[in-house]
Amino acid sequence: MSQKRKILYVEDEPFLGKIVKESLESRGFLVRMLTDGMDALHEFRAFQPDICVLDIMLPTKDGYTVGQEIKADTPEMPIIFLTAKSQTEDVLKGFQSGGNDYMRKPFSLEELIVRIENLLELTQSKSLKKKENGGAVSIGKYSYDLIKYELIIDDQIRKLSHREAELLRLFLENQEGIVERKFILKTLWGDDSFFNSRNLDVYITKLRGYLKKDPGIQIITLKGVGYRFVID
Amino acid sequence: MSQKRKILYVEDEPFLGKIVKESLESRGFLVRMLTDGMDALHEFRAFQPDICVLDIMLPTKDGYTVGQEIKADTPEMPIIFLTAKSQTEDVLKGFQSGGNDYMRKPFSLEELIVRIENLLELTQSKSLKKKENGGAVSIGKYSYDLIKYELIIDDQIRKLSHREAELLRLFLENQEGIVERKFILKTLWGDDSFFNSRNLDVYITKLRGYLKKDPGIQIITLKGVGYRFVID
DNA sequence: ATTTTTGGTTAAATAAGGTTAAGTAGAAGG
DNA sequence: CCTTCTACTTAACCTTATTTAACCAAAAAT
Repeated sequence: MSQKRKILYVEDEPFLGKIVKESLESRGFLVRMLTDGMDALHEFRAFQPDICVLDIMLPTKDGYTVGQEIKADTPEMPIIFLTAKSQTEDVLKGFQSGGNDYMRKPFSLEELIVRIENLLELTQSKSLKKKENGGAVSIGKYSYDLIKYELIIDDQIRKLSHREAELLRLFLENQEGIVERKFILKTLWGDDSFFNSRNLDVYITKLRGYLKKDPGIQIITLKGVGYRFVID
Repeated sequence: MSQKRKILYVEDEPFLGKIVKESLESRGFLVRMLTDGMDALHEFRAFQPDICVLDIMLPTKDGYTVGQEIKADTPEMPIIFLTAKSQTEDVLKGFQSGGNDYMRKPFSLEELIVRIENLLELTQSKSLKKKENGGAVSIGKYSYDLIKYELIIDDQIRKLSHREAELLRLFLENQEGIVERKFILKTLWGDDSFFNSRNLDVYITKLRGYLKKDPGIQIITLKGVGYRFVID
């Protein structure tokens, strides 16, 4: 898949924000920009970015806090902090808050881009493994063919339906991370009406059933929020 | 793993080198320092470090070249460049040469250390991280998995709900510190209305119940202010 | 000292989701 | 055109998490 890499960018200075957004886009990234940290976590879950670039000084909720929330949600998510604060303590706080890089303003756009590429490179290499051997992924003790929708364990093959496969793929793309109910409903059913919502419950039960031969695989419910797919 | 992490450090300024080496060692790293890039590759192979810190300006062979050689040998090896050159092109060249971070002199020792830790964290293979403790922290006599929301004591596992887990995480992030009631309410419930406030009381009682097997763990009420989470 | 506020505790009510089974629509095959 | 199969949807009933409520205890405030 040659899909664009997605960047969640939170920046309250509209002028700077526009420039940065545009030059990232000109480099082939898909950028979602927010000017406020308040709804960042929700946008993060809905947008499913590959990397986050966060300004520290934000109107209602500061970048450190946003970073912490994102890391609590999806620990492997790479985060770059961007700020005018240049004291060492600020940098340390950035890393403590789960940041993986910290750039001082004013920064060079080129440098930001190579640092983004570098971080993506460092973090992607692990999770990219799945797309290698002809669509086959390992899920705990299972092996799963992303193209043929075949879930295999102990020479037993179960063919998944399209819906089941779509749901499983969402979880695989977001291992260890929170997948919001709303996001699943919008992605798979187009809207989040009551009936579709109950529908999702049914498919969750199905997947749990298919995957129960490996107790290390869990679909954890976060009531009112969504699910978390975990493999020991 | 209780073995020391190894750093290969190439620096031609002896004075600076000594200071950096000593403070890295005081942080538990095993440091091999070279003053010349000439035999760096050979030393790299012999020493088998976990990370390399390279100065750019070296007498016979510059840091970029050393970095390239090391990457050619071991592509996943994390490399930090360290230099007085602060032009954007120099930084870009550093990343092009296979660097994963680039620090401008003069730099803060603390910052160097957190950047080293960060890179080691990022490059450690996922499978290895899992076996260590993957998302688990210790809370007094308990062990707690921040991702699976599992609180474990004496082989007894208690799965926390999302709300319970969020509240506990707030306390863990602010150990010894005061967590304001208002802050908790705003973070977990979005606002601090009367009903949500009573709700929080209920969850505090729950957490206290779950954690009472270790009397050293206390959630101390600061009436009118908030709570303080302490572990003896 | 007693009234008011704030939080602790327990239980009941409600909402969210889990499970199972029955219903429905569309494709495949006759 | 009608059956049959299948994936998907709707429905019914059950379980659990979260919210609301009621009643208490301990500080603060009067």
